[in-house]
Amino acid sequence: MVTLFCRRGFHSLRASSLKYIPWQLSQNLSEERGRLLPTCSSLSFQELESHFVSLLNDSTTLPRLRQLHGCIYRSGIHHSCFVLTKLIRCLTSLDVPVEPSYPKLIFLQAQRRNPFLYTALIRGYSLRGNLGDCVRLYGDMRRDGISPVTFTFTAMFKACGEQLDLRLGTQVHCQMVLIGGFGPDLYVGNTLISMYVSCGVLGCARKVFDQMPDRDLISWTTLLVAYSKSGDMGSAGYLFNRMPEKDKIAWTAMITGLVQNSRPGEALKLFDRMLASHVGLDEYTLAGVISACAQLGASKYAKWVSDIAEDSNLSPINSVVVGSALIDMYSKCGQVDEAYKTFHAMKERNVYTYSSMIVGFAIHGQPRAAINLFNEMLKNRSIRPNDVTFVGVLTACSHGGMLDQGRDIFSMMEKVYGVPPNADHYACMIDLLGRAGKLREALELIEKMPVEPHGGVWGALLGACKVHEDPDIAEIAASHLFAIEPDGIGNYILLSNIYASSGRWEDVLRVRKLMRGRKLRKNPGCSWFEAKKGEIHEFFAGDTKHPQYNEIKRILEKLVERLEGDGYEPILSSVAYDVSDEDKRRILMGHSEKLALAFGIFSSSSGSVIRIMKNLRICEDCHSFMCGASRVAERDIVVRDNMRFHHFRDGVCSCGNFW
DNA sequence: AGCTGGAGCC
Repeated sequence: MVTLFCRRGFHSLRASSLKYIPWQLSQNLSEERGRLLPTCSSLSFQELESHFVSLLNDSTTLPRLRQLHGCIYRSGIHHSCFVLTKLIRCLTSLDVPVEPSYPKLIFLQAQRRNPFLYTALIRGYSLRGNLGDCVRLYGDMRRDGISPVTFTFTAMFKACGEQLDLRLGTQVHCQMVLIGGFGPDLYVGNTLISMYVSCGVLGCARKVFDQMPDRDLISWTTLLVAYSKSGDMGSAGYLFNRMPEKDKIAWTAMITGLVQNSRPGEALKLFDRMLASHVGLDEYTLAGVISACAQLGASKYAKWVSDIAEDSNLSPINSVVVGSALIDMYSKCGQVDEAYKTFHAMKERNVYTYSSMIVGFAIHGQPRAAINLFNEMLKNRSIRPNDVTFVGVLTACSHGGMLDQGRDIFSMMEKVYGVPPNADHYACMIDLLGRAGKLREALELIEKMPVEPHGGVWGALLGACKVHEDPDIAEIAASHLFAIEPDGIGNYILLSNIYASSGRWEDVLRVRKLMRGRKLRKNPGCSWFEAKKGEIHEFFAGDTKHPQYNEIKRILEKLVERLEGDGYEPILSSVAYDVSDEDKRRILMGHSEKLALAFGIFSSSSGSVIRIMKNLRICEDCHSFMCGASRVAERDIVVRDNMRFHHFRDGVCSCGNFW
């Protein structure tokens, strides 16, 4: 490509040849002019067309395109649809903003219009999400008696998909079939599948897929992703197994789908098969695999996947995608220090990087660190916070009990940063208000919400009712929860616990009956402890089957003795059954995290951190037990429950008894 | 003739 005004050439000139610059400049300029605007007599019409098209192909800036536009006019080739089409295409695919009327002006200047010219402008509108003008122009085109080409339809379908206009999309689809000539060929078919998928009508997408005479990797993968996003892993797996060939995008899509549907174990197995099939991998693949490890939450996997990233030359240093995923994983594996090390080492950071780290600090009970990082991020003008960033910041406020700061940020997020609060943000606010004991205000906020409250919102209110023992508001929250998530076993248990702790035993029985009626069983409490070699020990509540149970029991009894000397008193209201105090004590001692703790104390070396994961929220008694144990046993204990991390050290917890 | 579509980290 010839560089205008010789900029590049200028830099490459040596000092000794400076005296030639004026000559070289003018020489290059006139050469350039000659190349841009050849005399008409020297070239045939076709030659002029291809001359300008090749110039346009090389032009990626607005000034350059404007200049070419002028040249096209002066050369007298402006009635060529071919050249004008190309010009419109170039203008509308630029990254920089172009005044919307400019491509239209060129369109109007054309003396003749063919389908390609129309289509170029339709595509321009479609790229800018301007569905209204797409439709108008499509109408003009039909009135002009010009038949659309396949690409006209793909442009229309793409715009309909992006604007979620299923009605119009279906109409155009019907017209396409009626006009005839265009069956669902490869490209049109794939675009149609995407359109129906983004409008959420998977059945239609599947129909198009089934009707297509030829399908390629993209057809299969689009549909596969759609099924996995809708939670239908059965259909996704069926497609995956029947794909005639698979590239790394297809493998990655399937792995990520499993992760998104909380099936991390299967995702890792599939990754093994992917490695064996030698299709290669990239940062997207690793992001999915890392996410699977984050869900498993075991440091064994964290180490394993970090090594793979290092071996593939995709370390956090040179991939912001891998780095951000690793930060999330480390913090979900309880290693927030390691997460920060990764964050610190990264060369490039984007909004995901910051958000992951902010969320990490938030769930590890370091709200100050989260807020500071948020402020640091705001200083970087090129990174704007998004909805997830605010989930992290608000979670930090709520875990830190920072009510006023939380309110400020919540009111700022839309006004200052243009991020409208969604149901998750409201859930954070409800949590924040709830912790501060402002249950009425929380309830009023829910009633004023502009978006539909989901289970998380009512769940946060119900959780707050547990902490502040308010069975009346709990009933309101629970009634909504039972409607939204009728199978959510935790809600019934929480409500019955709230009744239990205020001694309303008839109501407890009523809830239990409701649960039985809906055939719901209490999820057994379960905890894991990861031993030194990476093997995982699993403990269920009341479990006596562990091979070293006698040792566990001995350690627990010794621990209780020392704690009671320290003033520990079992919190009997944590037991939701109406049984004798003696039985309550027995049940509390059988809680799975206590068993895991006892096992951790005698099976790991004395200086190491004891990491425990638990499937349910940690109960009040276990929480106070862990606090005490961290002091008398002189061990750091980290417990991940289904909400967050608790770091126990020297008798206190990072959550400040706020959870 | 020109023209197009699929995966990701919180």
